[in-house]
Amino acid sequence: MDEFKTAVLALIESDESELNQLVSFCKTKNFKKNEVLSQPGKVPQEVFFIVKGILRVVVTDAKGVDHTIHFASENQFVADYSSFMLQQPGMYTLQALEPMEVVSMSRQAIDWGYQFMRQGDKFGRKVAEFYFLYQDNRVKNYYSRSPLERYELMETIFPQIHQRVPQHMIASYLGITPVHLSRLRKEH
Amino acid sequence: MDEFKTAVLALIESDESELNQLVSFCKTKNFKKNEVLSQPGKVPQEVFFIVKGILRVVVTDAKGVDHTIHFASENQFVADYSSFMLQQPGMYTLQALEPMEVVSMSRQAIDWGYQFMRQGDKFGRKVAEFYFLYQDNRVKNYYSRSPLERYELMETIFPQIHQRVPQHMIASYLGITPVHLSRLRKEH
DNA sequence: CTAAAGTCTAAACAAATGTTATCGTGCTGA
DNA sequence: TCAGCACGATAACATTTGTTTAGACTTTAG
Repeated sequence: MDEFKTAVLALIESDESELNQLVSFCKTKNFKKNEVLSQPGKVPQEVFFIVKGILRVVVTDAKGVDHTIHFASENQFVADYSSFMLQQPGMYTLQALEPMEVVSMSRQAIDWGYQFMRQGDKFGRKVAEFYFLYQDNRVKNYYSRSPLERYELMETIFPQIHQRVPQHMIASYLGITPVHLSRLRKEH
Repeated sequence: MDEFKTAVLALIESDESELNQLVSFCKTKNFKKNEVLSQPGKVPQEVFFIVKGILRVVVTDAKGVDHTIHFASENQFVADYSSFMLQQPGMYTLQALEPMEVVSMSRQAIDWGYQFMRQGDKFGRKVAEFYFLYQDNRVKNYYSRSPLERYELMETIFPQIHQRVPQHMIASYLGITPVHLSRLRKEH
């Protein structure tokens, strides 16, 4: 749990007593490669903090086709967060792409944090702001860069991504077909 | 300022004294149609709350082409928020599409709110969460819906948009050319 | 009131991207 | 260990989307 505590302290001020109480609502979980951490249809009851490993977030469209919309790895918080907030059935599949170790923050943990931690709301604000920055940057790049430029940016957004994730999932993230990405790479 | 106070109270609990202090850091501003509220290159120093009117957010790419990435109208908070948070030079142009009346929350106002309002961080969290929900939904729709479906969804995301905004800006928001949108509409 | 600018549609053509199929390679699980 | 499977490249072809140009109509500014 040390990495988890460190990540919390990077966002807000706290102390051992508060952190230990928070941790008492949390649980370490392990997943095998390809295992599913969260699936659509069920109301998500936890937010994950990744200690080790990498996962992808997938949305399945009306025709049953999967689209990779996000990657997350070490020291990041990740969840089907919209559905978690709204307490609605999930929309996304979270799938491990490597063996993973995560800290699961239950809804209880988060509610308790907002209510009783001195900077609970600030923690929520920081996490929400982080993801807003990520999404905003992504939207900006979508409008102002070509697919090839967006491909080349991926390494800066997700370090090591090319070493850890198959190319067809990157193509899916970019919104293009694997065949097309292969072509673009060839043409430089 | 009544609409502004109401909007704050819809997100957090406060009182007359707090709200009046917050408002003392704010200012009502008016803009004519096509006037610019915020431009790239300058560090944004304010967040706007829209009392009346509608605006668009524009990003200009390396070739000088404009892309409409967002619309905002009555009772919404809007800014070049990433740059505002990071205190970096802005990336977006905010342009009035109608005569507008807005409340300008200065950086002072927001810093003061985070520091001294009882639920200041919660306010920031709620605003960030709202925009996260919006962006997340948008990304999901981008991956799982066709341009035509996304066009048809716009009325639910931005009510009255078709009555208030020229079609070529909607095409730009959808990431397609005006000619192509016209074609899609024709084919039903 | 009127000229200029903005807006939408349309058509013909060009470019970008998707689809399907095949092949070679390396990994992997029974 | 080896048969199957996942992965990536490639080619041929199909479809979608962009570009350019033109014309009719509407709005706007002087």
